[in-house]
Amino acid sequence: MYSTELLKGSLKTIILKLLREHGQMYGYEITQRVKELTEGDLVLTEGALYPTLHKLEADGLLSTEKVYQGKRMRKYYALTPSGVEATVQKLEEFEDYVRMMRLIFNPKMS
Amino acid sequence: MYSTELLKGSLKTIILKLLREHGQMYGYEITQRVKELTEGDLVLTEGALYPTLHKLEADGLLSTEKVYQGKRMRKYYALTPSGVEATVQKLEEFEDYVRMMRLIFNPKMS
DNA sequence: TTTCAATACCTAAGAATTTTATGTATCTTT
DNA sequence: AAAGATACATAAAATTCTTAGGTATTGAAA
Repeated sequence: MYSTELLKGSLKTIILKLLREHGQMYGYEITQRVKELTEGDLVLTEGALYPTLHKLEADGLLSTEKVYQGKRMRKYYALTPSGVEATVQKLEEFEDYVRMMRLIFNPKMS
Repeated sequence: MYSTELLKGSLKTIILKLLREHGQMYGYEITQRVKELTEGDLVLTEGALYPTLHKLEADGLLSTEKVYQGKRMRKYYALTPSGVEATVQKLEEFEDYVRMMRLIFNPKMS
């Protein structure tokens, strides 16, 4: 299991990026996809995931659609136009962050 | 100025790494060195820096020495043996984190 | 057939870390 | 003499996450 200290602040970026790839996903699906991609190293907790999804929706970056498979409900999330923009920006921020950390960690590379 | 959302959890790693390079540094010096290395992109706030230094000291990773230049006090921090170990570990964690994020962001590279 | 695991949603208290806002004081430059 | 840089520090609030619950459906194993 991964020590998540560094992970703080990355959750939104992960969600946005996955939604851009897949078009639309529901919460549980996101946790499973992340587990798969990282080979079990990263397991999103529901206590972090759902409030973040709700916040992204409240901020207008995601839209939702409830779909029923029999009696079981799935809440599908998709990027809004603002969400697409935010995704680009967040991914850039991540690259900037890594670049900046490398400036501190590998000062010779500048 | 940098959007520090992603930076959460990186502060300890930055401090430890700088101390490993420089042998010993005082708080204000750390803020200046980070500003230099990142060309002003990252400015550590004192409200984050000092409590973190105190915590690292309380955890036995840093030792301190007060030095006076006239009446002005400087509190120099240096890595303890535990601190050296922790630095190695934190730097590895950072690389693991970046690798893991790339697994999510660039799924083809696996 | 019943019970367990997986699927699927959710909230709330607490912990950890950071920002923002102060406070104090010394030294240097204008 | 005043302003800005140096140098320490703390505390309230904000943010984000973990931990710990809660509800309910579906499928598989015992």
